[in-house]
Amino acid sequence: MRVKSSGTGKVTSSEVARAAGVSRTTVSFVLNDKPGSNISAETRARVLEAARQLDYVPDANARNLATGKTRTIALAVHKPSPHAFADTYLSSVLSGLVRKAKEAGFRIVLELTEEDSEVSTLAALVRSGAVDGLIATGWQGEEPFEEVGLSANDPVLLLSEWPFERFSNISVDLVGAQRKIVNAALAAGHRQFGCIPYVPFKESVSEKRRFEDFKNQLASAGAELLPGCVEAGDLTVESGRLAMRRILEAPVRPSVVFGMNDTMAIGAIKAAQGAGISVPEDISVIGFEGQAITEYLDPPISTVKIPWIDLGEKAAEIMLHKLRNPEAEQSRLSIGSELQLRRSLI
Amino acid sequence: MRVKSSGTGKVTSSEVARAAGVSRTTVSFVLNDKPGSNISAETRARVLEAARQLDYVPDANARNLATGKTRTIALAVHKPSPHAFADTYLSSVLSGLVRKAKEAGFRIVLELTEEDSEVSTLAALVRSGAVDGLIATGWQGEEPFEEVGLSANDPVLLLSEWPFERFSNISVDLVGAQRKIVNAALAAGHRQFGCIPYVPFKESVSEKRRFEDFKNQLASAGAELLPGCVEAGDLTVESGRLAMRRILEAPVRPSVVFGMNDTMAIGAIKAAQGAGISVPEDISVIGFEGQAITEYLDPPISTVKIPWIDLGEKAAEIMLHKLRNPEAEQSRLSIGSELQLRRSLI
DNA sequence: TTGTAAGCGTTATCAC
DNA sequence: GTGATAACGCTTACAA
Repeated sequence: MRVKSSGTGKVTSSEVARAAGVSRTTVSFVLNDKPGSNISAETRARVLEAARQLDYVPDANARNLATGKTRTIALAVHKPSPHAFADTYLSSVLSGLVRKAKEAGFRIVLELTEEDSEVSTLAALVRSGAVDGLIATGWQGEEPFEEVGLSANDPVLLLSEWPFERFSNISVDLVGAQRKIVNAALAAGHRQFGCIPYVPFKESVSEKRRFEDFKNQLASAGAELLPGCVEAGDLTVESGRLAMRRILEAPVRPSVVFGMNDTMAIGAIKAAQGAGISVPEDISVIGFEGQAITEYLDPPISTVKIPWIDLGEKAAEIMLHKLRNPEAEQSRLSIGSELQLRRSLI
Repeated sequence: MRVKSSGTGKVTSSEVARAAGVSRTTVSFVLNDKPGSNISAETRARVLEAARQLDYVPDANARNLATGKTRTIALAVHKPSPHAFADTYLSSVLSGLVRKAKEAGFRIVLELTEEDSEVSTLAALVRSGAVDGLIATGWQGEEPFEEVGLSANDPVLLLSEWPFERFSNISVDLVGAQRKIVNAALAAGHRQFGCIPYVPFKESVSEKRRFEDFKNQLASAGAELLPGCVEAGDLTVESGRLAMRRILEAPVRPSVVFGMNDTMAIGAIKAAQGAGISVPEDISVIGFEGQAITEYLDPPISTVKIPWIDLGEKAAEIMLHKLRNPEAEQSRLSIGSELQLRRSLI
């Protein structure tokens, strides 16, 4: 029962209580504006004044332990490190997410993972109570989460590329978005395609999915992916440039090249121009993602815009809802995309 | 002394201890690989096995409370919200920071502030023990931090635009960087300048500082900032475009326009081209910041590259060092920049 | 309206 | 080598 009076240490609520001549309970009630507790205005003022005078700051960890909450949400990004920030999507998603979370008094902590095995780190994050909720992106299925014992009842939201069955998730229909832009090329009369996929397009479930769908789409439209015209890149402009150079050496030159992200499409255009081939007169180029900059290049790039900011906002909303209603149903949302036709495609 | 056996609740270290037939202390020692504690291999194995079987995950908040540490560092970005993510600098800094922090087992939490008064939130973050350290960027002086009672002894690192006196800080010499690019324009023979500053260039200490220095630099080189040729923008391409349009209506057309960030410089170029004025033949444009994309525009933009990723890494290193050596001296570091001359300037 | 006391789940200090 | 036991600082029934 001894009340510790730390010499140099932090001010605790006990000290505030003593200074105000009340109990710790009262201090807690006043400082947290506890509803339903009728504290006299006079007492309340005394507590507030004491807290101010002592420059009291409640200990966050003690509070977290006592309440079992942290008002923190983790955004876990799963991606081979060097590429994690190469695209604009992360900062856009963060932008929407952080703002919405802040409005609700929540904080965002960023967690980067590279290995699939690190999913256990994410589970621990939730289980240990380090965060109240987890928003994970970049995974190619929900199985890894189930294997580490997480379930739909846990405060987990997956941002995925197609609807997931069991966990709450927001899916961005990348395949559908891709179809739009490819379709635009087909509609423009193109039948001979080249393509710059993202390097792991043969291993990664989602990249493979996009690539296969692309091939199918071409096939059913009577178009073809020319031999020697599939050259992968690592999402950077430079890799797009190199890929395009190789494509231009193929026996037959494609009439259009699909850069599977905008950044590589930019490189592709530069490579063509560098080789004296004009875009779109000699060859068309289409991109993917809708980065703002695509509009300002020469030529402006045709692409599909993925509303990343919107995604971030929605993610925050769904997670916050989930935290407030732990018993709520699994929620699913699908996010659309917007075709942006510009001069790089004719 | 009662050992609680929660029905459905979390597994605690007590339960692990009971299952392994040891005390909680032993469990703690084993799980934390406590050095200097001689646990028999046999006991150790039993504990580990029990923990595994029960799927035990230590409670993060309890641990934080007991140790007084969280292994978390806050990155606080102070900026009017809409612009916080408009530039690439945030994701670049984050990129370097997160990676380095992760290597050391630290996590990054993102904190956005808009009002100067929110500095008290940041102080509370440190004081409350919610984070071990604070890296703050976007502030125009150290006074706000002192006013809320923080001092150089606290685990605070400020990323600033000029060396600070009292807090540890990493400064990026934006003024010096700017001089480099402006100097390049002067060296190219330009004497009649236009300029697109960031909107708060009359209020914000740092923006004003850059703007004034720019004017002085011109003056001492016998160059002039033409009347009607200073039009502010909000960092976006579109604002740069609008600003340039107004500049082109000025009585005398400048021979070079300085976009005080790359994004606005891009807009400026588009506006000129849209008005049938070619860059750089009719008018030169120079940018600032060194975004990767500047290299791929038409014409490629002359700019100065600020090594944001490097900054993030250095920030992590300094903060980690500070956390390991709380008594260490204030550390100061200044980060340079790299002139990138390209076709937009002749 | 205010106070007492029981947690919350660790880690850390000492005895044994 | 291992085990009690006391912090850590707060929240919150429940009692008064």
